[in-house]
Amino acid sequence: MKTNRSHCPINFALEIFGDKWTLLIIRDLIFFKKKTYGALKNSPEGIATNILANRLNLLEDTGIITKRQDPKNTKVYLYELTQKGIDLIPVMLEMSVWGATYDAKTAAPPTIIKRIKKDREAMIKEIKAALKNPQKKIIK
Amino acid sequence: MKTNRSHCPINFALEIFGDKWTLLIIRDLIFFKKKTYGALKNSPEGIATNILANRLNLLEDTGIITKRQDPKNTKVYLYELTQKGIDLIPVMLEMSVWGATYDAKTAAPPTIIKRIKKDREAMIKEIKAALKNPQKKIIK
DNA sequence: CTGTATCCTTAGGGATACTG
DNA sequence: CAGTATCCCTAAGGATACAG
Repeated sequence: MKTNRSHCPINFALEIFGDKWTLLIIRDLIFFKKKTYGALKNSPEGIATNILANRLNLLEDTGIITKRQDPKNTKVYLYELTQKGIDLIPVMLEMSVWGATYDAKTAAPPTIIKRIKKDREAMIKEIKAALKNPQKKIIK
Repeated sequence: MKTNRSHCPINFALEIFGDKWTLLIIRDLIFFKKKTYGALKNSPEGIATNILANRLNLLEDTGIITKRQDPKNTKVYLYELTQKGIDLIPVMLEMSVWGATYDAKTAAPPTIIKRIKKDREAMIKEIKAALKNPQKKIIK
């Protein structure tokens, strides 16, 4: 695909994450607080290892995630969201609401969808706080 | 690609519009109020005719748009958003904000981005109203 | 004008094996 | 465990021509 097709902000976003896999990885980083290659590989959708490695590189290149060694285990790398990545939370929330609304078989917990609709800003804050707090879970 | 990879609402959404073109068409339907094949074809990104026709069919199949003859010109068809399509406005707005924030060369009018951030609900209402009112423009 | 159809090339992706 | 590499196939996409 051509890049820099236009300077529309929607197009800018699509050129970065307009595919079937990238946002699933970001979903796992945000909602399931996954940080390692192995954890990300175990998504329910079954991402292939080459695709996962490729997308992690692209996300690092575009400044959405960082990669560093786990201080406790030098063989493990930690992938973590930058501010640019954290700022995708609102996009993800709106997509969740839309998806949960129109997928009859959705697996999204209705309580979460209700809370997003009811107080979106509070939900964003809560998720950001959970990302910084290893104890807190967003989705069990 | 496999479909129904999971019942995650994010995945549900991605299986419908997780590509480089679909949301650009929806952008034009929402923000630029385009309704015809010809108007949609003239996007700044230069969509190919086969891709446009394919996506319009898929969007109709998934119930995001409807297609009907223009009562004034039987040779022209009008593509219009359903409620399911209109409900993508929040997703599009969040993507716009993110894209405009991180694309230094963004073409998004800063006034609009500010208004989205300031009062998102009001902006959604305004866009919905504009869609019903042929006179009103959202982006000039 | 609204699409289809075709041709061709590239990119995306699944499976699997393999390396440090 | 964290990737790379390979193979192979399909899907996506660009260009262009053409039909109703």
